[in-house]
Amino acid sequence: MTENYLSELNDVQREAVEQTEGPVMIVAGAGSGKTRVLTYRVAHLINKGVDPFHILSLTFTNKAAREMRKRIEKIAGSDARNLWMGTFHSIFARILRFEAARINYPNNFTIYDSEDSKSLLKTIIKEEGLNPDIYKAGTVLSQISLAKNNFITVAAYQSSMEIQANDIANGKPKLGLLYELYVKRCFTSGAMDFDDLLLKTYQLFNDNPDILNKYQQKFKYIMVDEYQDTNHIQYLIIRKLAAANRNIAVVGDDAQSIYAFRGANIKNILNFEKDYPELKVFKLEQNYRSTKNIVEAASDVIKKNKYQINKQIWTDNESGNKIKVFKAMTDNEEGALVSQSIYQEKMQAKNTNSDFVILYRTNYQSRAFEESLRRLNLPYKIVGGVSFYQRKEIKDLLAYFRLAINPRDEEAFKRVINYPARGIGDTTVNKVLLMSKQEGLSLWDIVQTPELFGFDSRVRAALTAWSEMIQLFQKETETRPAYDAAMEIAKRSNILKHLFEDKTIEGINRYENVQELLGAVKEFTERTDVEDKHLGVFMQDVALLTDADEKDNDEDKITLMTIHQAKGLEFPFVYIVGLEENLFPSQMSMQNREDLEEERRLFYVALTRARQAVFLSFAMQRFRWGSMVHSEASRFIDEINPKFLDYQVKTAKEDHEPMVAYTSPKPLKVAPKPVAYQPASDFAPGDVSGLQIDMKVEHNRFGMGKVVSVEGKGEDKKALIFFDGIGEKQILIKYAKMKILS
DNA sequence: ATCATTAACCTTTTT
DNA sequence: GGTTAATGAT
Repeated sequence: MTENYLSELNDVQREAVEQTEGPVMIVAGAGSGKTRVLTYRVAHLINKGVDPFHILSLTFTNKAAREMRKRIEKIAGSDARNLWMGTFHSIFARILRFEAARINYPNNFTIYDSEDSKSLLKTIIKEEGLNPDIYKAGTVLSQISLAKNNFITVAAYQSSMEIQANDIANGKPKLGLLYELYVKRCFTSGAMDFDDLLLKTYQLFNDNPDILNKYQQKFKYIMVDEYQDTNHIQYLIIRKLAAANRNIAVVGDDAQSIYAFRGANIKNILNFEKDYPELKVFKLEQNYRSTKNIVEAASDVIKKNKYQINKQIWTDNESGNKIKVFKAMTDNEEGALVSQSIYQEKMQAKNTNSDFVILYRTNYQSRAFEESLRRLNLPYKIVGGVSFYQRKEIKDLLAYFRLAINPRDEEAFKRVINYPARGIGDTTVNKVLLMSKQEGLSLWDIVQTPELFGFDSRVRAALTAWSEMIQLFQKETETRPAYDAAMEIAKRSNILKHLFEDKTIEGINRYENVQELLGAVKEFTERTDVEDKHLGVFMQDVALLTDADEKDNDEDKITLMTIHQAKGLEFPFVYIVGLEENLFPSQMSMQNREDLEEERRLFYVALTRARQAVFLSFAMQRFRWGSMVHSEASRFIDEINPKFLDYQVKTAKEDHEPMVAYTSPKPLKVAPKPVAYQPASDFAPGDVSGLQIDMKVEHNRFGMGKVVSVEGKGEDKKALIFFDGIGEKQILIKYAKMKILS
């Protein structure tokens, strides 16, 4: 146990740690040692004799919770394991499962991710015969989400004249109905979406004073990190939980609020002062992370914002270098400039790859950097994009797991009722959907007794076989350890065999990913710190995992990610790229002041990730929506005093030859995308009308190949070609971009 | 019912 | 430009 941890803190930090009683607000500027204060504060509570079971600490990501728990354990010992620490969603999912009976839900309820929610809405919109161009599933979902996060129930939504008038004015009078149907369908499916985890927790506490009292007694001390990013319903829940003991500490920085688009409410900070007049406020204003130049440039930027809490961030660190600004002609040149700069910085000062991060506004920008980094043999990893658990093949197998746990799960049902194909087609599924709607039963209920609903005998047999299989899976899941059940499901459902038979590169990847998932289940089954090793327990958290939570294998790589994902992290060298009007700030944000200020805070977050040096870049032209678009430098660059900037004039040398051979190690979690073939720059498709067996060809995407067979005539002439490293491909000669080599 | 071809969407950020 | 969902042919 570290005895003198208090001596590692400055005066304000220590006061914030020692003020354990009563309401506390810690305004923590970027790099001001916020995490240290939080962890020490919890450790301090434990050392003072508070039972960890009585401490609730809410974080923004599961990863942050894991890391904080580890640090606390170092100071306060293994008792830290008993802390209630996690995201709002994961903690409240846990409580909801425990208290499920009180809200008429099964405790094994499914958690729908956004894809499930969208798919359900699509089904409902279709069933109601509404125009899907007016009622887009994604838009409707965000409307419903907004309502839930502001504690507007279906009844409240439908009876509000204001909302109704607004919906009619927007040409979407049926939104209230869709909201109602969506909620009902989730209920019959035994499912909750992300927002329900918050909304239903609040309702649970609101409607059941005994339960509220129980959790108020349980959570004697409450702490909330990233408070600036909480929304209204989260605020309501915290206020209720803290009402009895009033030991509530929130930590945040209004200047780093970047999730207003998702309903985060900056007013929560102002409300906080009103709710707790005895509030003690601590301002952490000393930055320990960045150089003077960076701190001052960042404050140049943020002071352009109108709405903020008054504070003065300063640092004792040295001045450091000026911020280099790269101007590129195209997005590809931007990639080359940035990669070459990283290469130089790395060589000059013996920095490691993991000292560097490239931050962008949108995920699609990663492409140019991937290519140029590959060219220089610089290893990199991309955080974000499609998460492992979002992949199709993973979701398919998970759908079987979900059904084994909760067979009423409509989205899982629709996903795999006919995958792998077993003769239950769209017609049958639509009929089941219709029946379920007419009878108010779940899809599963219908399939249980197909004879009551007039299916003909062949379909009936298929449905019965299917439902018997799921029942078997249910039994397996209840009686056997997670891995055994999972393996049995993967085999019996035919998923494994089906994927194994696909020998294309993508198919092999899919098979490997599924094996990876089974490996994760195995790992879970072998854990010593969990008692209940049933598949249901493994599945409880899966829907709440995100890409940011995936284990980082500490390989030495350059990181590429969006600025949002960089929140809370720090790197010695930070490249902020794509600083162009309409991209950063995003074109969606230019309409009103609030949105633009959020973009500016985002830029502030990006700048303050850096310890040693910041680099900015922009391109005059960029590929967007399939064509070149002209762009101009972002206003954000102009908002930094030029005395902190160092404009670079050089252009990128194309085709920089790699100096060291580098072979990418196989990533642990996510299989690599098949690398597209890059034809020589002078590649031009030739005349292939005379294509014959055994000829060698070069294809613009598949590379070198040999013709296996040719069939058909004229327009329909097709060739079967074996491509190196890819395998056989059926090519329609009319469309193919390739040439004959010999 | 299944495969192959075409149309549509995308590009704001995510628990 | 690239992927995925919807449509049409066998």
